[in-house]
Amino acid sequence: MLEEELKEVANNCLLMRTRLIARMITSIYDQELQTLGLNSPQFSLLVVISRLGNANRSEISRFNHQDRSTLTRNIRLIISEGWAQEILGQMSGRSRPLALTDAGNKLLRKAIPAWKKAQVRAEKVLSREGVNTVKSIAKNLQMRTVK
Amino acid sequence: MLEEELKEVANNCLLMRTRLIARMITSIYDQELQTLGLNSPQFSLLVVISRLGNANRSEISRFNHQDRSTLTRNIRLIISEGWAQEILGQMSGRSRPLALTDAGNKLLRKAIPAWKKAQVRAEKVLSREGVNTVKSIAKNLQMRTVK
DNA sequence: GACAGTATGTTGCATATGCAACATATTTCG
DNA sequence: CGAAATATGTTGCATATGCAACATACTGTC
Repeated sequence: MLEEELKEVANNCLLMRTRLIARMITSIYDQELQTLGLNSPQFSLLVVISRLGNANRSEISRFNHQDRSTLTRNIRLIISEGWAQEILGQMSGRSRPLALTDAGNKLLRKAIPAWKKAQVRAEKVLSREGVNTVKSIAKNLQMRTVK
Repeated sequence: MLEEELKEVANNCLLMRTRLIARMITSIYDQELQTLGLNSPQFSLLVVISRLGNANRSEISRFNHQDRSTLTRNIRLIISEGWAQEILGQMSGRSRPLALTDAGNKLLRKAIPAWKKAQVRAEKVLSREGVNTVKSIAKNLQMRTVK
């Protein structure tokens, strides 16, 4: 019966639930980062640029499961804010490796206390079990695609 | 030491991980829904309008943990596609309750097979444990805010 | 009944996201 | 070598998302 199927969707849909959780968690980090003039996606991007080390846009897009064009634009903002730059010495082909600037590094370090506050709040929302599960799922996702 | 702290952020950040998972899952449902001319957020909204029954924008925004203005715009699209409408009889104050049109109901039912395919794929990505955890977290989140 | 507080909805602004199509550079192979 | 396949990056287009500020309507409370 179709009415039953609609109920099944509403009661079990993993799309609605994962997106709900992501919005909720994003808003927590947004709140804590607000005073730094940094939002959640921007903070995440700084972390990835820092940890991946001289990665280009394509590599970051694979790591993050994002479209390349999204990275083109988000990184444009990060560069225009002076938080990252292209490493001129290491370009090959069309690839343009990225690294944080001093200002970017400084901002990232300055943001760590806010991140910690947000992280604690997020852990409460997800519960101990949720934290472990989220980490384990993310680990699998990144294993599949990052060289 | 600060270098250590950066590593801790990269290795544990729940913001990056929940957003990564949401993007991944969203792309799965987007793929399966594509032929229906419907994307993931739009499908989710149809489901919510259907299940909440005559809810207004504010109520939906609370249920979904979204900004009211987001609902103003997303619902504008849903209405312009002819999938939902405002229930004229039940307005009070500024509140304008919503319901699916026949076309919206028809589309939603037609989308169920695609949803099922996507749901199976999502279950594989999240694993049995992940599915249960996601459902349990979402349940808690919605308990906190819905009347 | 008037005024403050609260609830609903919208608009302006900025950013985030993905797809399709394209430009460009490299690599592969016959 | 040269054409085809592959990789990187960008642009146009459409949608999603949230904040701040505003308009509007209801709800007390005195």
